[in-house]
Amino acid sequence: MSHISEPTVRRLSNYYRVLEEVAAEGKRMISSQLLAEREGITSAQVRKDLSAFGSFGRRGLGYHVEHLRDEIRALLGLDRRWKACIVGAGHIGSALVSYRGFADQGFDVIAVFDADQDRVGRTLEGLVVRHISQLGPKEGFEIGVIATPVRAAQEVADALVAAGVQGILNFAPRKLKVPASITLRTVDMTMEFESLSYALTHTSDSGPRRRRSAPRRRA
Amino acid sequence: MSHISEPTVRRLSNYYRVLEEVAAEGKRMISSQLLAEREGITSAQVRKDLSAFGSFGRRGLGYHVEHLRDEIRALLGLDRRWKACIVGAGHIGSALVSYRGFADQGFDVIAVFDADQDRVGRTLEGLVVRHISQLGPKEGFEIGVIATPVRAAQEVADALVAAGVQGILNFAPRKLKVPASITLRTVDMTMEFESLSYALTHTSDSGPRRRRSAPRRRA
DNA sequence: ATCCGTTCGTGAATTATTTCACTAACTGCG
DNA sequence: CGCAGTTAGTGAAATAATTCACGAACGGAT
Repeated sequence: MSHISEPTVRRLSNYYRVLEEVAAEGKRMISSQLLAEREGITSAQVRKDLSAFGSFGRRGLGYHVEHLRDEIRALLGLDRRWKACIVGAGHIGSALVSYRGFADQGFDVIAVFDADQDRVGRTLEGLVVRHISQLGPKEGFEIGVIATPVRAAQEVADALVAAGVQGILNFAPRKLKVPASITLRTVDMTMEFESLSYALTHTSDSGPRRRRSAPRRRA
Repeated sequence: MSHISEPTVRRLSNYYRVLEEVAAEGKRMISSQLLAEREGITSAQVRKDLSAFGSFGRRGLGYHVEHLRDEIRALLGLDRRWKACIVGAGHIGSALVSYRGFADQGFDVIAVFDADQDRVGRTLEGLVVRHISQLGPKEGFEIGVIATPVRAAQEVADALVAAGVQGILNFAPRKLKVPASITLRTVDMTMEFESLSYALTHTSDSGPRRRRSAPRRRA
């Protein structure tokens, strides 16, 4: 388990979800082959990923579904809960507060902040929106979620770091600067839109429209 | 421009945003070095990415900010508009309808569907939520956005394909099966949560808690 | 006009990731 | 028990992505 690559962790996440489904279907064992088919990858990839953490399967039989699921849950750190706050009570922030997936994965949202006085005082899912100036280290937030407009994102990140969070989940489409000791993950929808736009532009029947750009000479 | 890798396209997206900022700051030229610093990558990476599409810079000077921005905009297919519909008028769907980023990147949301009769008929940003059964090929949707619970996602994907969309943007945390001719991009928040959880678990002061799993012998 | 400092574009080298292909472990059957 | 069929685990090979490092092009100073 020397070093685990980011792609491996992401796939672990996928395996976990497949295993939950398969467990719900009542299957006891699953082979790397079947697991791989559900994900559209190769069985060797599955075995390689899992073997980076230990030896969870049995030759000739496959993996015990519930056992592997629990192992991965532990590996991902999903067997504990995290105290989280959300900054930004706009559309995305509101959606996140209500999002069940958060709680399901062990994130307890215990506060919501916003800079806009019009939003402060409103209630979201039983939480009163508080002014951003109240964000501090007192409440022991472990994770901060940034759901603000992009222009405020860096400032909020700094405030979260000052408040002592260990990790930040950023929904603003911008690379943020945080100390190396803080873990940052960015969910960049914009990038996905653009990646989709690129793919559509370059695979559609009309074909890629290569615009020749004349070599620029002086102004 | 033989083949462009997915990571390259994603970085292109980032460069585009940096260039918009830099243009707003009034700078005329930017070097690969400066562009790279903003993204936290190497200058060689920037040059390599861009050179896959053409020769946009000038030696000794760098890249002309507005020119490069416009080139990338065209490369990403952002110089046209796409007719999109959103399926799912819950928290995430509602947030997406209101999300300015969509319109900014050229996605015109012209319809919202939902399976829940309680939501049908409501108005979101001037659009009346319609029943999913009305989703069909008549309106010429080019892109479909899935913002439903995970259990409905595959069914909705099939319906979108039947309605003739070319691309699907999926916010449900599951791998979907679509024909090879359809482009699919998934924004998987759950995976990002879990990746964050993994990182926090394995970098925190307490260190990785390696749970030894005894080799499983027969039941 | 020549030199100097800068910076792009790019083949080569390096590093990372995935896939191959083989061995070992296991079940079940005769 | 021994054999046939299956499947995990894994070093080696192949592929992909990143970084290095150098030649060429450019503006500006002397």
